Amino acid sequence: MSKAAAKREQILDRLADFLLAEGLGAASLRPLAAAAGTSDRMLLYYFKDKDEILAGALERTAARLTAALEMSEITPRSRAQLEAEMLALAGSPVLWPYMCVWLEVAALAARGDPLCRAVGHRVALGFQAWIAARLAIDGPVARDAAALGLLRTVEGAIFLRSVGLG
Amino acid sequence: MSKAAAKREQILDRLADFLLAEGLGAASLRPLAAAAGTSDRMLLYYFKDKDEILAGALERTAARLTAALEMSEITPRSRAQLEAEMLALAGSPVLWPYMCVWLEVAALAARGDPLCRAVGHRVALGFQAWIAARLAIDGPVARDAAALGLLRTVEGAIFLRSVGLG
DNA sequence: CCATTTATGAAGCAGTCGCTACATAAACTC
DNA sequence: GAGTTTATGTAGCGACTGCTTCATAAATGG
Repeated sequence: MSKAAAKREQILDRLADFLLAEGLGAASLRPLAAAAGTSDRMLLYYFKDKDEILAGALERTAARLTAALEMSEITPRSRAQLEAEMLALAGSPVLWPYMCVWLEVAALAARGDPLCRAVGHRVALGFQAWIAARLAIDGPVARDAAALGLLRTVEGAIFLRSVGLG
Repeated sequence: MSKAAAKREQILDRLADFLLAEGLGAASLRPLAAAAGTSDRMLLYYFKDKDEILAGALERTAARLTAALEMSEITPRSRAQLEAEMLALAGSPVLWPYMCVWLEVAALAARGDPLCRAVGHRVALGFQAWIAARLAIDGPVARDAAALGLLRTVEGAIFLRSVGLG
C-alpha cells in the first residue's frame, strides 16, 4: 500500500471515530480534520471533496459494524430469543452509536441523499443476512422473510428508543 | 385572537408545509421565511428565536398528523389486519412526508436534541394510543403492549423503506 | 546536486448561518 | 392631530460552510 493510501486509511479510521462520537450532523470539514489530526486543507488533498470523505468514513463505519456483529457468538435460535438478544445488542454502549449514525443516514436517505440511500441499503441487507444466519428456521425463503420481520422490529425499537420510548 | 397571534398561526401553518416538503435539514431562517411569505427579520419578530420557530412548526406538523390519523375510519381489528393497513397508510403519499420528518426528528433526538426528543416522544405516544384504540384485544395492558409491538414494526418499516428496503 | 514530485501551512473566497441595530412607515390611542 | 405602539425593510455582524490559491518545505529520483 502506497504511503498516500496508508494515510488515507488512517484518516478514515479517525473519521469513523468522529462519526460515531459526534454524528453526521456535526461532520463539517474543519471538525473532521481536527478529529483526524490534520487540516481541512489536507483532507481535500487526500480526498476529492466532502462527499468522497463522507462516503469513505461511512463505509469504514459500516465495515466496523459488520465486524462487530460477526464477532458475536450468537448461534441459531428461535425468533423470540434472537429478538431479545438483538434488542439488548442494539442498545448496548458499543453498538448504540452505530445505530445513531444509521438513523441519521436513514433520515437523509428518506430525503433523497443518494450516498446515504446506498450505504443504508447495504447495511440493512447485511443486517438481514446476519439475522437470517442466526434464525433456526427451516427453508431459506421463510428464514429470510422472518429475518426481515425481525429486522423491522429491531429498527423500530431503535427508532422508538431514540425518542425515549420502549 | 389578537392580530399578532393570528399572524403567528398563519406563519406556523406555512412552516409546517415547508417542513413536510423540504425537511428539517433545509429549515434555515431565510428559506423558512420565504415559505411563510415573509422575511427572516419578521420571523424573528414574531418568534423569539429559531428554536421557538421550529418548536411551533413541529408542533403544528404533529397536530396535523394526529388529525389525519383521527380521520381514518379504521375500526378495531386483528393485529395482522391493522399492521397491513398501517404499513399502507405510513407509505401513502399523504402520510409519508410526515414519516420523513419524524425520521429526522428521531435522528436528532438520538443525538440529544431536547426539542426533538420531546416532540418525537409525544408523537410516538399518540401513535401508540391510536393503535391501541384500533386493536381488538381484550384487556388494556395486553392491548397497550400489543400496540407498542405493532408500533415497533411500523417504525421499523419506515426506517427500512427510507433506505429502499421492504 | 539538481529537478521533480509530494506534502503542508496560511490566507482567503463567496456563500450561508442565526441574529441584531437602525431606520421608518403604518396604525392605533388619547 | 400629537404621541405611542406595531410592523417592516435594509443592512450588516461575526461565525461557519466547502473549497481554492499561493507559497514553500520536504522528500525523492536522475
